[in-house]
Amino acid sequence: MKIPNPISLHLLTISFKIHKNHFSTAAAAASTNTNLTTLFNKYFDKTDVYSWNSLIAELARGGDSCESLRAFSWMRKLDIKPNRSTFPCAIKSCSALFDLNSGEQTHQQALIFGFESDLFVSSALIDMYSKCGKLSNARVLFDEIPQRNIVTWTSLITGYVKNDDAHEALMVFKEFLFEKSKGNGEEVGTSVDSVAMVSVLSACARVSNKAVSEGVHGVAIKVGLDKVMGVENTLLDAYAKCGEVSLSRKVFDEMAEKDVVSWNSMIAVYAQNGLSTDAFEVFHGMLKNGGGKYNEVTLSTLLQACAHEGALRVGMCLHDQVLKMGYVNNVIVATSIIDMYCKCGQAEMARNAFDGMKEKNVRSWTAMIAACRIHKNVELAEISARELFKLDPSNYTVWGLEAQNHETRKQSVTAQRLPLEQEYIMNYLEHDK
DNA sequence: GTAGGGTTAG
Repeated sequence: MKIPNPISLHLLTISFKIHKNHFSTAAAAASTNTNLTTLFNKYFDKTDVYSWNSLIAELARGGDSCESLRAFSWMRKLDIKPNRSTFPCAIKSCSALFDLNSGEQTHQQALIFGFESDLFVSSALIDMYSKCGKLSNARVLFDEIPQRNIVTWTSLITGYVKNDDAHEALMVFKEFLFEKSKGNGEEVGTSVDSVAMVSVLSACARVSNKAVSEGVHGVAIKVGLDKVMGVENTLLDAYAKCGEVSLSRKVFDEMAEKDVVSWNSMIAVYAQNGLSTDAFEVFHGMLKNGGGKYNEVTLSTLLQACAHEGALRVGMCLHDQVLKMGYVNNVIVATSIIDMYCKCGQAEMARNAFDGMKEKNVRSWTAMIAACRIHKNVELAEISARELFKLDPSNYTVWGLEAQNHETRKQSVTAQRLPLEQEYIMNYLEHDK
C-alpha cells in the first residue's frame, strides 16, 4: 500500500517513534504499542523513496529533527536512492540541530546524487552552513549558483544577520537590487517577497540607521509588501531600534490587523526606551482589542517595564501569571523576574526566584550577582561570580566584581592569557609537522 | 512532496 495521505502519515510518524523504542525496550513495545508497530511495518513501504521523503519531511516539520535524520540514515542503510525532495528536508534537520557534521555528510551525498545545482538543495545548504557558523561556505555555495532565486538570496541575507554582520546582509540586498535593475531575469517587484523583506528589515533593525530603514521601507511600498503583517511587525522594530519611536508607533497604529508579535513588539519598543507607562498602556489595549491572548514574551517584556519603573506590585502580579501559565522554567522569563525584583530593591525575592530556577545560564547568574550587590551580600556575589566564571570565563560581570578574592583575580588573569597560549601551542605544532 | 523570515533578558 502506498502512503501519502495525511492521516496515515501521522500514524506512521507515531509508529516510527514506537518502532525505535521497540529495539531498545522490547518489553514496553510488546505490551501496548504492538498494533502501531504492526501498522508501521505493514503500511510503510521501505522500498519506496516517496514514503521515506514523507516521513523525513513530517518529522522535520514537527520539530523532531533528530528522528528525521535517523530516518534519512536508515533509508541510506537500506540503499534507497534519495531524490531531489529528500535532501532539502534532511538538510533542514541538520540546520535545526546546528549539526555541522551531519550537514557536511548530507551535502556530500547531495553531490554524489547530482543535486548540486538544485535550488531547493542549495538554499537549504546555505541556511545550514550559516546556522552552523560557516558563513564562508555559505557564500561560496551562493556564488556558485548560476540562477539564483529569492529564497537563495534570502538565505544568504539571513545568514549574515544571524552571524552578526547586518551590514553585509544589507550589501547583499543592495547587490540583489542592482542585479534586478540590470534587467537580469525578473524585476524586483515580481521576485521579492515578504519573507525577504522581513529578513532585510531585521538587518535594518541591527544597523539602526534611520535613512537605511526608510530606504528599505520605500522598497517595500514600491513592491506592495508594506501592508503585510510580518513586514509591518519587523518595520516597527526597525524604526524603534533607530530611536524613531513615533515612526514605530505610526506603523503600529496603521496596521489593519495585529497578531501577538505586533503587540509584543510595540510593548518592547516602549519598555526598551524607558517608557514603561506606554508599555503598560499598549498591554491594556492588547487585553481589550487583541483577544486577550498573550504569551511568555509579553510577560517577560512587561517585567522589564516594571524593572525600569520600580513597579513591584505589578511585577509580583506578573510573576503570579508566569506561574499560572507555566512559563517559570523558561530561562528568559525567569531571568526577567530576577532582574525585576533586583531593580525593585527586593534582593531576597530575586534570590528565591533564582534558587527556584530549573535551568540557569549566564544571564540568570548575571542578574543574580546584580541582586547580591544591591543586597550588599559580597560573599554570595563572590560565590555566584565563581559559578558564572565556570560558565563563561570572559564574562564582564566577573571582571567588574573588582576581584576582592585573590583566587578569582588569579583565575581572571589565567583566562585572559589562555587563548594566547593556545594559539602559541597551535602555531608550534603546525610548524613542527 | 522539497528551501528562506519577525517580538522577549544585562
